[in-house]
Amino acid sequence: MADVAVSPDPELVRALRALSNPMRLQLLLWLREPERHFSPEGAIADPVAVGVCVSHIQAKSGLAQSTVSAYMAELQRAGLVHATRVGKWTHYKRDEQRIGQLVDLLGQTL
Amino acid sequence: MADVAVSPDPELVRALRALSNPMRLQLLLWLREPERHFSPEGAIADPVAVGVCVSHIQAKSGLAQSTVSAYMAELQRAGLVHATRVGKWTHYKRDEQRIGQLVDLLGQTL
DNA sequence: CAGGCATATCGACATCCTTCGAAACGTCGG
DNA sequence: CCGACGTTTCGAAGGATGTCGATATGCCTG
Repeated sequence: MADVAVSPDPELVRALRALSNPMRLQLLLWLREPERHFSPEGAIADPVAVGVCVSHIQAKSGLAQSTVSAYMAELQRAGLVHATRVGKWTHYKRDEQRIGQLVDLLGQTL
Repeated sequence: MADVAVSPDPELVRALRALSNPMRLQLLLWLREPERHFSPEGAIADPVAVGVCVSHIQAKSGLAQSTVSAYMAELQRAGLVHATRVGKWTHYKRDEQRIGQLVDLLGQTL
């Protein structure tokens, strides 16, 4: 009687997992308007075009630097952001297309 | 520099948390078409109108009865389902309106 | 009201998550 | 090539989650 297979899309589950942590969700939300949430002081690249570097996110969040690194990596594994390395700085930027797809998928699936 | 307040809607986070478990998500998905996933054999009430009782969900999922009970309670706390007791049977049914709202909210928030 | 069935709650245990500090890695300026 | 700085990876501690079996609670039937 018990269905063994089926189980929902693992991609969707991974995204939901990534978003289910309040701080991780917050990080993604801050990245929605980088110019609004991160001062352009010392920005090595255009925040809107390239993204925001880990140290700025770290300063804003107050988390340990290693934690921010791990959280951003998890958001990336979930496909919600992508990283661009510029010199020694890693810049994270939202993947709007993928985020939109995932919201659509959730809307259809749920 | 670190924003102390703001933090995203706790309602949304609770829903995301509830959905981030594959089995819990699966339970919610089965409830989308109760007549398709649960045989009407021994149904004490109309599955579409009233919902599906815990024992049927338990049989289908293969989880322990206590686990199903706890998971459904968590989905309810997240506002995704609501419970109706009919005699000794608790029937769970999706709250489609609330689910829709949450998807919208996620779409707007994200 | 006693027994039985559906459900909920409790207690336990292993695993995973959150978060940190420390150490390793990579890259740039001298 | 050395040192400084940004980032990632590692290791650890404490708490939360997943899941179970056992026990408690609620409700119907005889």
